[in-house]
Amino acid sequence: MSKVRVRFAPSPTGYLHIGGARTALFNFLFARRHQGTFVLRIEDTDTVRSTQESVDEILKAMRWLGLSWDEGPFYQSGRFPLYKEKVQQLLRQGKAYRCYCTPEELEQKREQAMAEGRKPKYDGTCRNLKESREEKPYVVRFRSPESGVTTFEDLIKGAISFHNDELDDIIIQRTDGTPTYNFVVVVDDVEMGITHVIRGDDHVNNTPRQIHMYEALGAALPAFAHVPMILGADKTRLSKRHGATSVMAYEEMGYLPEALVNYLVRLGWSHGDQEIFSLEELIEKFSLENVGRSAGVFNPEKLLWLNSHYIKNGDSRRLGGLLQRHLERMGLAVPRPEVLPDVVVLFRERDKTLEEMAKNAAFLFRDKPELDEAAAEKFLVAANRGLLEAIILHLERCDPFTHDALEDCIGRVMAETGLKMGKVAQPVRVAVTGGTVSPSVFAILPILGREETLKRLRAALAMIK
RNA sequence: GUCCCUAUCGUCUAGCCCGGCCUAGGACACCGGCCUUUCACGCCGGCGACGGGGGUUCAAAUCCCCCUGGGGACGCCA
Repeated sequence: MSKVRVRFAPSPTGYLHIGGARTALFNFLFARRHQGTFVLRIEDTDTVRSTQESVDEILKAMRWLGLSWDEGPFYQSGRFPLYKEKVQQLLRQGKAYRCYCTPEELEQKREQAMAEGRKPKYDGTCRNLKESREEKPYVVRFRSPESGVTTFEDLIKGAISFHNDELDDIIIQRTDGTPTYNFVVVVDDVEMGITHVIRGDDHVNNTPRQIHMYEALGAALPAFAHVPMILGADKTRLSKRHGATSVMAYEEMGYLPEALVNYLVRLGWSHGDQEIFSLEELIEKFSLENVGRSAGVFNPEKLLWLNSHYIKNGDSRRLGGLLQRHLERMGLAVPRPEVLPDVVVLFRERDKTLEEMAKNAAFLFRDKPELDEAAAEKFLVAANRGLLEAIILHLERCDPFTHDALEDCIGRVMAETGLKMGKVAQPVRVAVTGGTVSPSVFAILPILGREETLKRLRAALAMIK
């Protein structure tokens, strides 16, 4: 079998969304699995809507996910002469023809057909025009067979057939001379030697026409694999209404790329009962045969669970670096980044995103804690004054200021006062963190340091008085 | 409307191709318990599905047909 060549071909009219990312991921995995080549191609034939910013955004998202490509990015906008030449070739061979119908006429015909319950396809008005009217604006249409059946074997869905009379003559070149998607995709896939076309389900209907174009161009057919769509909770196509759909929005919300990759690949693909996969493992195990055939619903809770899994198990130094970025985005300075890995270790069991971790660990990086009113009213009360004084006294002398030493010191406070752990820990927690929820106080205090800890405890005491 | 695709717990899925091992397995979520300095985490347990109807067969989640549901396409977008 010839060497595998696949491509991801986004259109740069926005950011990389979840669905596109999964298509890219499947292509990437398939290429790596077969030691093939992954080509990146920018489909920007719509010069009006395509932007460089979108290209940059898409590349950034792919890099973040770790989906590296081997060739490209190739821009279709830079290949117009090639397409023009191919259009001329089809025109000469009579496999395409000029159409002088105006957009308005076509729109009208479409509406009428719909109203009459017919399929709104091009009626072929200009298909057999004898004279050429060069002076009038025209588009070029591909001449589609009028009868017969076109069948292809989809690697995911199996055999798919279309009656050719359902197909109409689609436009391959616009009035302004630019080519359209269905044509360039074929020209480029042929030119770039693409062996497997792995793309979204929504392209199934385009496939028979594209097959005709391969034939018209005298090219061999690639294999096709159509991956099912991703839907929202209401089973409609995933959109902003269902929450974030941009890949980079997940980065901002504190998700790890490996979590998103793991989630996306399991949405529609499986390997027995296994849920957790590293990228290396995916490359080893991925196969199109195990991709499901029906659309899947995007489930944010499961993504969150995977993210928490990778936060729990990831390298604390790397996570610390990522956490720093989130803290800084919140406007907090991190004067001692070397404590960050320890912070990660403290919070990784409780926070499901880095964003959440940054929020919950923020008290460590503020000048003073943001006091939760209800918590203060409950624990920073006159009745606890003596307790706080005793704690301060013991902590002043607690040496070293470490987890175990602190445990001993607080233990002495408990012995003196006869109070249980719960009674002693909560006032300290509130004084130091500002709230009632945090990791173990014995773990927090060493990170904060003796000086800062005492400062906060004294401030709390002062408040009570 | 027409065409194409699709159908196992609320969701992602295993099983289906090669019918019996399925009183249908796993995961997320949810509920309960345990653990516990708070909140989590973790552990244990529970709830929960073969869309409906016909066939074929000794036997069907697994094969065939119809219906229904869902999705997609029908653009001088990709």
